[in-house]
Amino acid sequence: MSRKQAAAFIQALADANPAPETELRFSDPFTLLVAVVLSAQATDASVNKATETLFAAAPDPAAMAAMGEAGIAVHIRRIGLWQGKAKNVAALARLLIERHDGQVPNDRTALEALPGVGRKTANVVLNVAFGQEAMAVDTHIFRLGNRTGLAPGKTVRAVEDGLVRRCPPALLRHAHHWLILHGRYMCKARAPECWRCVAIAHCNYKDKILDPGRRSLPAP
DNA sequence: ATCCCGAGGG
DNA sequence: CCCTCTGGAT
Repeated sequence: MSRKQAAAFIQALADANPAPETELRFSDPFTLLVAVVLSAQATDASVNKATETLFAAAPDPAAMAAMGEAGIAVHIRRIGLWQGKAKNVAALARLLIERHDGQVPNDRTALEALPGVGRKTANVVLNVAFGQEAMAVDTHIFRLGNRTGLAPGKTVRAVEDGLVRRCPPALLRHAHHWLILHGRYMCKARAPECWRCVAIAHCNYKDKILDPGRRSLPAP
């Protein structure tokens, strides 16, 4: 896929999605980081509910560290893997104070050294909170990148690099969010709904699936 | 039953 | 690369 085509693909997703302000529930690095850590293998709704009371009680690393593992657990008991996450978040808050003066670090090495923070979480924080050229690739984006030709690659790293290189800089900050939603709800693993895809005109997927009720793809 | 906007450990 | 951790939604 050409660079121009890739740009058009992502632009189509941008045009179809709400304003960035509405998709970012967490504006500061700390709450964003914790929310992403809690999101692992959990549904959005359950995480949103848990973070609402958690951040009301502890909006910053100092309060979170003071709250401790047991205190944090009270707020997140309804999301999966909550035991490990409570432990990680408590330690994470403590480490932010000990190592980084209570601030979320803006480099990959320091982020990934924090408990519960892997490559994907680090990339989200680097991109959204610090505006760096990083793209978070999960199973959805990996599949979408390869299937559509937007960012082919056998490894997560390759897909990450492809996206960073091909995404228009102005769209980089929110592109992974659009991509993951698109991959999750439209470009699905089993039954992609290509007939309602906003980017189908810029997609190289060879087996585009048409709505049984339609004879042709809609005009782009 | 299967999957989830993963990470850590073997 | 494999496995495990875990509750909720569909």
